[in-house]
Amino acid sequence: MSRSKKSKSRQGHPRVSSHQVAELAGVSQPTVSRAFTPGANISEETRNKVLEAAEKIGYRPNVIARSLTQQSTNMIGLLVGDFKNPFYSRLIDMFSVQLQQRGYWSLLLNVPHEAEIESTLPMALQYQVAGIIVTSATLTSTLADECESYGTPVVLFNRYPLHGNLNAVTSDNEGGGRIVADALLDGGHNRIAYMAGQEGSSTNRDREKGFTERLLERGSHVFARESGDYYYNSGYKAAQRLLSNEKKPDAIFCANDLMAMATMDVARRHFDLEVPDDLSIIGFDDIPMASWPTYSLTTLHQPVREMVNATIDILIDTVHEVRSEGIVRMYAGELIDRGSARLVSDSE
Amino acid sequence: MSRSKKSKSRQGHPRVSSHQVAELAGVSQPTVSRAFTPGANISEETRNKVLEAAEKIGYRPNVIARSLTQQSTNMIGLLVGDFKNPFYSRLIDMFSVQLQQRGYWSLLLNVPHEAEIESTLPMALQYQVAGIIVTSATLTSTLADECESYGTPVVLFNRYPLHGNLNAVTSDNEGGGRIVADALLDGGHNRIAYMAGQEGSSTNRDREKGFTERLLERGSHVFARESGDYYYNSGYKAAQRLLSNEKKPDAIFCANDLMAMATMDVARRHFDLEVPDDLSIIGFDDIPMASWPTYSLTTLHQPVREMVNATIDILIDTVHEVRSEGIVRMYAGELIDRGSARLVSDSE
DNA sequence: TGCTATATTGAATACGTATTCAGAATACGT
DNA sequence: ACGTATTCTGAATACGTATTCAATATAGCA
Repeated sequence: MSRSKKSKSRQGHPRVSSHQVAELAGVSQPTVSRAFTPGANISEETRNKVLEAAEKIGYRPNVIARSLTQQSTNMIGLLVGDFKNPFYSRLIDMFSVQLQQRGYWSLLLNVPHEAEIESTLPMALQYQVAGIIVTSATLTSTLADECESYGTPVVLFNRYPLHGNLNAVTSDNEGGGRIVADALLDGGHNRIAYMAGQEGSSTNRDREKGFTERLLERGSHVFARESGDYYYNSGYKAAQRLLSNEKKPDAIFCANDLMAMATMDVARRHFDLEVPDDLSIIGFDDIPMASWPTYSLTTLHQPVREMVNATIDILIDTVHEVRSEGIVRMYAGELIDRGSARLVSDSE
Repeated sequence: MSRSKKSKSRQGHPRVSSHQVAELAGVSQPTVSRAFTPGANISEETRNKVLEAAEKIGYRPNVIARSLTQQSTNMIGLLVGDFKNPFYSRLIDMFSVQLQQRGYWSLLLNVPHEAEIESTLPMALQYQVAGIIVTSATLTSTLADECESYGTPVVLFNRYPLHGNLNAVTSDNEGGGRIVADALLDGGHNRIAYMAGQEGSSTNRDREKGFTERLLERGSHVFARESGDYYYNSGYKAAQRLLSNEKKPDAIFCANDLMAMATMDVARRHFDLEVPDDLSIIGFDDIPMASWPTYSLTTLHQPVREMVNATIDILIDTVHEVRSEGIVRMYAGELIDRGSARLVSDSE
């Protein structure tokens, strides 16, 4: 008699909670809870009885109520900036699939403008996400502190932890730049240009640093430099600027694949240059399109799959155990030779 | 004295709830709740007092607890299959941005294999999402019923509602096929081929139906047919098959842009064909890459932005008011002429 | 002044689960 | 037969908020 006024869902169907199941199965509510908790103290017999009753009236545990008592959900906040960049949309795909396989769900936090992270991230914290993965955005120390005070672990992807003791998984962008520098020098190039990505982004800074330093170390230098914003159109324009000079570069290292493909298009369309005979082009990321026959782009491959797995590993480990200092894991890239750059000097 | 044992977060920081705020502000807990509820019955004076106290101890409402009483979250389930397809990843981007602007968050449900929808969708329901947007997956009537019994509104995107009274927003795929047929016939083509997308998918079925029917209506027919799976590589192979016949088609309508770009690459690389002089190529979707100068693809544009907005409108309307029957809204596409197809007959 | 309408607040409770703790039941050993 | 260990279960309660309802205070009006 105590539950005379059953709550209804909007459509008028009765909501079914663990109490109804308990009543039907002739057990208490906690027992129902235990029946749905793997490894709980409950006899097989009782569990089956409960599951059967649950099945009969279509009961499913309410994840929200569970989250309330456990102070945490099974959701991971996925913070993305550059969604339009294929590299990042592919990343989201991989993250969400891998997370689902481990029983987590992705709460997508789309932050097109870096400034909005200030308001977006706290929202995620209010949703009691079990952890946060940050791609293409930098975390201020204020925000990092806030995450820590909520006890929510954070892993940065392809960003160095500037503040606090954050975790990070990143590819060795600086090392990648050096590898490309070596490759182009070994190929006998002597007018090597650099096409920068978004100025101020940490990925561009590091790639350019390694590249430039290595050129200098080997007695060369950056012959020309233009910059874009990592998207195709900006690369297209930057390539036009680079190639319309009287003395053209004989090689261009582009800070990512999209701009490299744009550069290739410009070289062929507007300047009638053969790649790699007249111009060597190297990209960075190894997005799927880089292997399309038309482009067949030589590029610095980031071991994305392993990086994604490592990110999730660290995040989940941190969810389960407290750690005092952040983990930083760096992955070396690898040059994939698809023929868009001359990698061996003619004289050899 | 009653709350001597305050719960702590993992890191040892004390959790702060509306009770602490109430205590500090010298009001009751419900008053704190009201202070954070727009339009609630509370005096400006009290509200300010509460907000001040909340600010002081860093209180933020717990969204999960709120969701428990309100029986609904501010999350929308975003069900995606073809994440690797640029058309869909762009869609996710647009949906998540638009939803956030309206105060909703996206719970990403990545369903690479259509079969997994059976287990994935119920999960979303357990999370009490306010609504579900389904792209690239078909809903069985069982699942539709389950959503309805949870009172969770659903909108299908680019899928017709087969069962029940579901909502749907879709582009007129059949009409699009007809437009392309007309355009190619008007261009004076007489060996018109069709490159199908994934067999069995509703988008392919409809595009092919409209296209084929229109050709027949005007006394023509499909000269050749090959099929892929909507991805570049499959289009590449299908194009090789189509073009290696002795009698080549003089026009190919590809069921989406990715395959059209692959076709263009094959035509140029392997068969030395000029587009559109030797071969007309038309795609479908109008993804961003279609406008890259190298491809400059003539394609059937879907008004994605309006469709996304309509989807969200319908979903949110349905969240707020009960409706007895589903809404279906269909959007006409538009042929974007970028020059990859001859659209006017030579004889004219 | 007395009476009614209105604005504001707090006490109690609901939301649906997980957890703590104590008790019951059973098994085991001698 | 007795004590102890073990397994299982239920009562009570916590999680943090929103809502209902009654109570109080205030304003308005005659």
